[in-house]
Amino acid sequence: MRMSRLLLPTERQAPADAEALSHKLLVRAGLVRQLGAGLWSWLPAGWRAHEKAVQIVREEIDEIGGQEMLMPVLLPAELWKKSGRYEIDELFKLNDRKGAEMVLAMTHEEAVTTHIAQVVRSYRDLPLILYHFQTKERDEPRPRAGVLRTREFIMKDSYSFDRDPEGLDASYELHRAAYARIFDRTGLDWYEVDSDVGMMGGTGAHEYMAPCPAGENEVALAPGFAANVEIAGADAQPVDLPAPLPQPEPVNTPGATTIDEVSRQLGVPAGALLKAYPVICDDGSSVLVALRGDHRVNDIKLRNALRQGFRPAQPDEVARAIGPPGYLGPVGLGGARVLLDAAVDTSAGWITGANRPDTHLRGVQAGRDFAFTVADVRTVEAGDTVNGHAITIEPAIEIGNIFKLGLRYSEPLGADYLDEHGQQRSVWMGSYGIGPARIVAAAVEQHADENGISWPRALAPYDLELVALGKPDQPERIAAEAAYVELRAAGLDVLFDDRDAGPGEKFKDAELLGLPLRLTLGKRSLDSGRVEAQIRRGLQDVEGGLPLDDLAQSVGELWKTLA
RNA sequence: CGGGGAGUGGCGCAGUCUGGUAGCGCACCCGGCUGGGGGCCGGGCGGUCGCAGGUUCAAAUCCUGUCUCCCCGACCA
Repeated sequence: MRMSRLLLPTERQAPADAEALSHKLLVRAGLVRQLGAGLWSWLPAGWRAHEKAVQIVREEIDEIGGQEMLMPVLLPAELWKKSGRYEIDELFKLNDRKGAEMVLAMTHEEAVTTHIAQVVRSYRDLPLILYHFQTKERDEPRPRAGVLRTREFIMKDSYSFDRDPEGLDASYELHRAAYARIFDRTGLDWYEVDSDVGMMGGTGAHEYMAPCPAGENEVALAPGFAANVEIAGADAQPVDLPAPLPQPEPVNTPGATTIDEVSRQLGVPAGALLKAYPVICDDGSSVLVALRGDHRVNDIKLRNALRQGFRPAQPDEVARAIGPPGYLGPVGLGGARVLLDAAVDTSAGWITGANRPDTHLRGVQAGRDFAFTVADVRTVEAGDTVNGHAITIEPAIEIGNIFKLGLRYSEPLGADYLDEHGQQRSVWMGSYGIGPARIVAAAVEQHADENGISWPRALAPYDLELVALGKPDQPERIAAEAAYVELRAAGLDVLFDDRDAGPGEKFKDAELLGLPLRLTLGKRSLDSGRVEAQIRRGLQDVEGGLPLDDLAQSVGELWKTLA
């Protein structure tokens, strides 16, 4: 491609409101442009990178037997009412000219399952893996960080359909293997983590994470361990605790309504206190969650432990049912049950709220002084351990996920089949997503330097940039034209900077765009019979350059060695 | 949804407090010079100051309303 003809609007300065590195660089390099909150166009060069990611995904999903198809974005609302997902706030809802209710697909479980329900009759029709690349629409409460979280994006979503749970396991493992190959091929630093199944329901899920500062997810890591902090469990860091007193002993703590204040007044570490977090469950019951004063409740783990949704109790509800906010404790509760976090040592003597103003209790022992059930509901923190190894927590972008859906959609949408005994059974489903745009953004985040983007070879919009120096019509420009023809004939995707611009501008733009290899052909090169070559990653000059004679071959060989 | 910030030419900004009819850098166009790291000189084009209403002789500037965008949090199927 001739750069003089390419729509590549580079900018010296990033948009003032850009925060994330990938946001700044993708805009500056002329790869994407914004049209509204969470609404982005991919300009020609950016789209090439996106489609590189798409093609890698396509090849690997085909390889496990996936069959590519295409389903519409605009769907009848009926399907979503059947599946019970019509009320989701993020779902765009609209009416057609006849007034019929429609939705814009935020994912395609309803659509694909409806087809399967119509088409699959027999166990002989299974298993199946179907997929497509299709636009998803989500009315996000807060789009952010350029293309990292948008309201409209393309997703590869595949769906597996099996006769039984064992079949689902097999399809799931096929996808795990394909995903590993996909992300390896993209050149990203990535890992697979255990994840929450979320409101998708189902029995198992993994997420694929690309670590980078702009990531929205937090991942807990230790040797042999990786989990989204949403569900991560780990051994808490120890705290020195006294033995229980013969019976709980009131202590005066005037005005001490926070952990910090109690800890300060009594001269004990926050971890020696039991924090009380009152919640009201969806079924109307109230639960007092008790955990170490230095720990935080993890809402997702708590929801999973309660097996239902919940909300924090309002202060007036608390005051009415339990005691004054700030002085809550598990001893002497009326109706509420106590859920004790698993990190609380039940042999120790704790300091808890007394459910009376300005008073705490000392020496409280779980079990003796109050009844409880146990669950792991706290948020892990850096320094906690897994198998004796301290964990670290780092931000990451979710670039893919896989879910075992089970019967979540097949039952409401009627996807069933007759087994070999003539028995009607529901189809076991899995769903598997990948966001190519996030792969692209993650690659930018992970590999950029102060000069710009540094594409992994697999995602670069073009294989290399050929920079022609000198005035138009001078011999070095003519030689550059010949090199352009030769390199293309050898099958390389060449971006040819044939613009009438100064060398500095061309070099800066080349570094900003970040193709893996830059060839420079100027008067010097022509005189020496060699072309200068620089590898973008690390801006490494190739010693002595490459011979102008048979340039395509040496470029091709060098190309194979690049990351 | 809660909190914070911002809308002035393609990008980045000043001007707003203290009202007087819009300016700077880059980019862009023309001419010339330069030609290995965003070069130099000269001449130009381009803006309903987000939108609506109000106050005023006069509004980018003051008042009211409204829309949009960004950041933090909540949320994220």
